[in-house]
Amino acid sequence: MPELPEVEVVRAGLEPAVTGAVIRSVVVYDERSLRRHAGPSEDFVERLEGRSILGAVRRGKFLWLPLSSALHPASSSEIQDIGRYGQNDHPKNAERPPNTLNGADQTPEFPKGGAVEEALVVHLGMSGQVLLRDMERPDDALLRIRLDLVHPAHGGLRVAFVDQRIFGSMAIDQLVPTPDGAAGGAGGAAALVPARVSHIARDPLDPAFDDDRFLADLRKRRTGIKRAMLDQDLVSGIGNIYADESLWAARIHYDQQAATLSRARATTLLAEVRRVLGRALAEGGTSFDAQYVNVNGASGYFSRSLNAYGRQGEPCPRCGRPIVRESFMNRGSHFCAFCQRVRNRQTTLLHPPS
DNA sequence: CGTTGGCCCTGATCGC
DNA sequence: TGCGATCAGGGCCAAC
Repeated sequence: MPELPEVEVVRAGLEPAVTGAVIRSVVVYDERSLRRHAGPSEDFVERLEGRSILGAVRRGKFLWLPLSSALHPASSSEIQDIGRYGQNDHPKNAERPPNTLNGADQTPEFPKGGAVEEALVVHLGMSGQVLLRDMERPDDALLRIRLDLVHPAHGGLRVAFVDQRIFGSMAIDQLVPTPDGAAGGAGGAAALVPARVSHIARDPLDPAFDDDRFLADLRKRRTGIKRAMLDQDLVSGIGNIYADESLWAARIHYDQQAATLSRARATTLLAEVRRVLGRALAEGGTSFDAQYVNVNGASGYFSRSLNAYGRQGEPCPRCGRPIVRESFMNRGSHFCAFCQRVRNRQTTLLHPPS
């Protein structure tokens, strides 16, 4: 299942390929993949065609591609780029009248001092993949959305959104300023974030992640630590695999009440989260269930390094006792019942040895 | 308002 | 061989 490391591998693979490319045509094969898009597929298609992609940015598990201005290319160089590949092929680009993007929307699209900026927001859900394909290649099975691009330097390119379980989605969304003024996410310098992603907390690998605020918010939670870790409003990017892995590394039981964790143990947990995410990122993401692949369709290798997730019945790498799997929050929790025990009492030493 | 449970969704796999 | 049951779980939202 794609979590932060997997989505980052996708982002990093996408960025050099699609930045500067023009979206020539869009095909939506399954409307359900537009679950998060406010409008029908025709709206999605019309608003994308003719625009260029300005980059690839990620926060947590959300990925977005900032787009050039809706009605005209953002710069003369973009006009030249489009012209190089035949502007006549894009009648919509020239004929689309202004101020009709959202029907009766009277808001000026390009006010002086700052256009309404938009991005193509992608979430992979459980089984989503973003694949870069040759134009000639036959469509992948389970293809839901296809974007055909032309890049000024690399030529034609196809972005295939493939998703078995359709929990993932694509959507066009407005970019809004970040409250803290820092960059919206990894891969982009602009202090902007899609409106529907703005409630998502920064992820632990984000330079602007606020450790003290996280630790303080954790103490206010009246719920188990794993549920808190999976709450993307508290900290983003962590899913079931890396939650189990970092809890194992920090020797914390998944249902330990978040507020009862000492600051030291919570700090350790955050450090282990970063270590686990960082290692997975270095190894190219997890291929545990073969659902995850990078933009070229290749799997990562992190599954070789899992200590707890999916290892029920196998020995704990630390103490040798069997890893247990329990159902929790409609998902599996894998842990060592010996190394990871609920410790609801503070274990402060009242009389430390002298 | 913070927390929680349920739902969405289908290919792969398993057991009979 | 065939077929139904089971499994995977991130995000979202209604309900408590």
